[in-house]
This record gives sequence, C-alpha cells and structure tokens, in this order.
Amino acid sequence: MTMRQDIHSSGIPVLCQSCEARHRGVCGALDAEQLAGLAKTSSRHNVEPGVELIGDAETVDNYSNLLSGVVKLTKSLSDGRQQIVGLQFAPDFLGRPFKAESAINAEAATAVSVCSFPKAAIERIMKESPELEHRLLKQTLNELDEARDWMVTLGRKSASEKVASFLLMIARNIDPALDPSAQSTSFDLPLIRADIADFLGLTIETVSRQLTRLRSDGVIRIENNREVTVDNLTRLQRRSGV
Amino acid sequence: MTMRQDIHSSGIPVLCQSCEARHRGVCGALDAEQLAGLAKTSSRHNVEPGVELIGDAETVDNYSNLLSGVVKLTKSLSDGRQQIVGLQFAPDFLGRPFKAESAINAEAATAVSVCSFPKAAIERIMKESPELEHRLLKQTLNELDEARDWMVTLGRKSASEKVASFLLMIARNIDPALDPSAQSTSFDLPLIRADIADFLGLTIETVSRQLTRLRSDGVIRIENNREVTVDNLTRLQRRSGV
DNA sequence: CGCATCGTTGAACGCGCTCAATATCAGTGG
DNA sequence: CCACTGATATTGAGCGCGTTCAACGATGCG
Repeated sequence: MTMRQDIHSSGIPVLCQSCEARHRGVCGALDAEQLAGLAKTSSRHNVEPGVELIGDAETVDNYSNLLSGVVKLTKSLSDGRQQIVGLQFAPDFLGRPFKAESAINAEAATAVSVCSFPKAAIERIMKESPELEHRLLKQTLNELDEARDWMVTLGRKSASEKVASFLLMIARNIDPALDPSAQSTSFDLPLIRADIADFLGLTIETVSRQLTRLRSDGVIRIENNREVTVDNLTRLQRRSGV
Repeated sequence: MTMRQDIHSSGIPVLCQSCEARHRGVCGALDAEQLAGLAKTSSRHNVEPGVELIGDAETVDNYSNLLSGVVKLTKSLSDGRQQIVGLQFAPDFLGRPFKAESAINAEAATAVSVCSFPKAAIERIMKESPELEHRLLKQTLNELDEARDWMVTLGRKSASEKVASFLLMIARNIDPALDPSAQSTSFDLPLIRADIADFLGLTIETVSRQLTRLRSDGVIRIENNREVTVDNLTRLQRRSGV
C-alpha cells in the first residue's frame, strides 16, 4: 500500500504520507518541518485486543495517535468494580497532557494501530505551535461533551434505554458519515458484552437480555454475537430516551 | 468595598483589581493591556439561586467567570428526567468555546456572582494570546477528569457510596485548602436534596434516607438541612467506595 | 392563618442484580 | 473424528436495592 517516495519531494515524512491523523487528527496542526522532526522519534505499533496501552497510576511518557481500532478508557474501584469512561476512535489523540500520571487505564478493545511519540517531543511542539494546543482543546471539549452525555445515560436512563443509546453511539462512530436521516446501518460491535456492561453500568446478563429483547422486537438483528444490523434507526432512537 | 483608583497607576482595571479570576482564573493569562480592553465590555452581575445563566440550545453570546457561588450544569431528557453533569466553583470559566449553541443548561445553585464578557472579545484575545487557550485547555482537562470520576460514581456505586462521595467532593471544593490528612470539616451544602438527587442519579427520598443513615451512624451532623459537619473524614471516605 | 417549598419517613412494588444452568464456538490435542 | 477446555453469551429463578406513592413535618412568607 505505502509507496516509496522521496521525503523532499513533498516535505512530508513517508510515515505520515497516508496517515489520517494528518488530516483529521492533531498532526494536521503541524507543518512539514515539525512533522519531520516528530516522525524521527515516532513509531507505529499494532496492538492486540486486551492489551493495556496506558496503565492506571503509571508514569506516562508517550502520547499516541489512534490510527485504527477502538480503545476503551476505564477506571476501577478498589474492589474490582469497573467503569468504562470513554471510547476512542481514530484519529483520536491518546494521552493526558500536563499530568505526569494517568488516572485512567487505556486498553485496546479491538485490534488497534497507534502512532506513538515521546511525551517531550509533543510538549516542545506545543510550546511553539499554538495550533496544536488549539486542536487538543477542541478534542478535549468534544470528549467533555461526550462524557456529559454519558452521565445522563448512566444516571437517568433505564437498562433498555442504555443499550439502545449505546448501539446508536457506536453506529455513529463506526460510520461517521452516517446520514442522520438514514434508516439502516450495520456494523461490528467493538466491545464484548462484559465491556458493554462496564460502559453502561449494568451487568452482562442485563445487557444480553436487552439485546435479545431488541432483537425479538425486530429493531435489530445480530449475527455471530458481534455483527449488528439496525433496520430502522428511528425505532432504535425512540428507545434511547432522547 | 471597591476603591476608586486611577487605572493608570497599576495598569490594571479597577474592576479586576481584587478579582480572584486574575490570579487563579483564566484572566491570569492576560496582560494589563488585554485586561483593560476586556474590562471595557465586561460587567459584574449578582444572580439569585435558580436563575438560568445559559439556556439549553440557546445561542450563547457571553462567556463568564464565576466569582463566587456554585453553578450547576444540567442536561435533561425530553420527558423531564434531569441529570446534573457538573458543578462549577469560583473561579471557573463558564461557556463552551467553538460552538454557537450550548448543549447544556447552566443554573445558579446558590447565590452567584459572575463577570461576563461578549463572546467575540474573548475569541479575539484567544487568537492573539496562546496563554489564554492554554489555561482553557487545562481547565477543560480537569473538568474531563472530574466528569469521568463521576461516571464511575454514577455507573458503579451504591446509593450510600454515592452520597458519601458527593459529600467528600463538596468538602474538597468548598474548602480547596482542605488538608487531606485533616479529620474534620464543616460546610454549607450548595445544593438542595432535589439537586443532589439529580447529581447522583437517585431520587430525593433515597438521598434523604442515606443522609439520615450517615447522621445516625455518627459520620456526619446536619443542621438546618444545609450545614454539614464531618467529624471523621476517614470514616466518610471509607463509605465512598474509593 | 393559609400556602408553598423543602425535607423526612413509611409501605409496597419492580427493575436490575445475583446465582446458577445451559448454549455456542474456537482452539487444542488425542 | 471426538473429547476436552476456556471464553463468550443466553436464559431462568429469586432476591434486594432503590423507586414509587403517600403521608407528615418543618420552615418561611404573604
């Protein structure tokens, strides 16, 4: 896929040539020179589902761009209860600037590929380029909006509304170009039942029961436990509590 | 209270002289000249409890600094169910940059005083002063951390743990200098029971029952429904689910 | 005084949890 | 091929936490 090309022809490092983060991600804030400097110390990795990317209370010395796959952000109580507090999709930026330690855990929910760079490199560029900080602020504000939306779901919605809301949210994120007026979609669930439960503040059993209820009511179809088809998005939305 | 003083003596506008936002708030990012420019179009207001500061889906053309009091950020479902998705304390910045409409509702929970400025003025300064955006990014990241902490509380804690967590969070915010090793504090609850319920995803009755339980267990004392004294912070923390 | 707001307390119900059994599938090795 | 294992998911039965509905108390204000 990747074509060999002289760096100097475009000024953009080979690593970054076809990288989506250069367009919609934070790297779009950088000029060719900054990209080149950053690319020297950055590297791509492919990660299996379940692998921890950032450990709780662990010193973080890397930031990353998520290039493909889904990453779940989790927090845990001392007795093991767990809550997923965010999902990240490509081309999100992974990492918590201005704090030495991360208070949350980031784990690959699906197969994932990331581009990571040393923390110091990013922070240096941030100082000299306000545009990078601007993009980070925008992403952070969006994440805050999403977090607050989920607080409503967690605090005030019933189990069936939670599951419907979850499916809608996934559908919109897997297929960002999804027309709001579209009436059907299908997608692969990036999370297993246990993760969905941890995301919605429910148990596995309740998630399963609500999914089968949606299925027997004809709102969705499920194949191989993962592939979901929504034939009537409006009906699903009506069940999400709006 | 406010003393008349020649602006040129210090270069700092009278309005801002004794303003806390100039130290810990976003105005600390501005130099005397920028402050002077901003002060021309800004104004202080005192607001009664219950008054709406930013309406849902309403066009926002003002940003504000919260100077005193507590503001609650709420979101509602179409059938009236409500969730408080954040509390703001002085000297927080109020407003959602980069979006014409606010998706949330901001309402004074206590008596509140704010300093508001036209949206355009802030956005102009933001373009020329990266430091302002830097402070906003920091506040937004902190709010995101808090939101995610509450997602754990909403999704995974029991009613009694929720109430204990709430009291601890209030104690820490009312008295930011509260020594973590301190064993007692007392404070006024900035929220009535209905608000606490909306914050914790519970009903008024459950909040009331959990508070009386904490009281009869000797963990807290309550006077006039509002003044809470915690004699043993460690005991309260043990009940918060960590 | 009446009225409104806020808070507490009680009784009964029901949603979602807990515990347990069963199903399904992939991988692994005989 | 079957047997075995482990991970994931579904389904059932019963229970308990938090809700719902209702009554009552406390306080402030006209």
